[in-house]
Amino acid sequence: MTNNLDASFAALSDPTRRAVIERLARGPASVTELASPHNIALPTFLRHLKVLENCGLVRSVKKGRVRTCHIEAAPLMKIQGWLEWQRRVWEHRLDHLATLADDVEKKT
Amino acid sequence: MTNNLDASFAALSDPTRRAVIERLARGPASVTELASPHNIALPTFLRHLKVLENCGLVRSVKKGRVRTCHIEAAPLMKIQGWLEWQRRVWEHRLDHLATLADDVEKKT
DNA sequence: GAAACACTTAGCTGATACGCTAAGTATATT
DNA sequence: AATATACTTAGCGTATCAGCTAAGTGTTTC
Repeated sequence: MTNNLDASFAALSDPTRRAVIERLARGPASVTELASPHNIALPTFLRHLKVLENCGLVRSVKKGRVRTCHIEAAPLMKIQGWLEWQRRVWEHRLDHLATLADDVEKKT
Repeated sequence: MTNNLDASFAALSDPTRRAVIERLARGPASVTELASPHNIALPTFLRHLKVLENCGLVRSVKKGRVRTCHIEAAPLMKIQGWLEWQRRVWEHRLDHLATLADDVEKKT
């Protein structure tokens, strides 16, 4: 469980893995249940799931022979935080440019 | 320019590329300027830049021998949109509401 | 015109990613 | 006990990625 931006962004760059997150956002599910909409072999799917677990986006508990997975919000919020930060920096820059433009206008 | 979630998430999964975005959020810069803080060969850095351009996160114009790069907000907003969607779904889960109901019940 | 500068292309390397099949383990179910 | 279910591990093949060096192109400076 690394729980850093690198791993989280990488995990979400795959459509299958995003689909899993979209599904788990609605509630917990078993591995087979999660895999069923995807046309890939189970071992392949399981590795996607492991990628999601390794970056902390998904947690799971095994009870009997069924592993139940659920989403973990923290890494998503971390990504949101980074994006928000960039947006603010970017917007601040626009404000600054606007201010400069105003200054220029006033001086003319 | 694919401008899809796959490519954008993948682009942002690399720390060098995120650093470029962080720098460009503050304003345009040349290739050499962008590369200078990073301890990697220029061709290697240039490929990172190409990845960012290919997913639409960065645009650039060449004037004389200098290529000036600037950030493009749209792909970032697309990612924010997806995250926001997941957050909303997650917050409206039935079992989450049930948990809230339990909490309320316990408090009364 | 020569030299410096700012990329740019080509091509090599080792590591990682995503797909598969085959076979194994541990729990239910009958 | 035998079978079915639900993963799980091992291992293979192709493709892509991130790093490098060497060499090339086009522009500006001296």
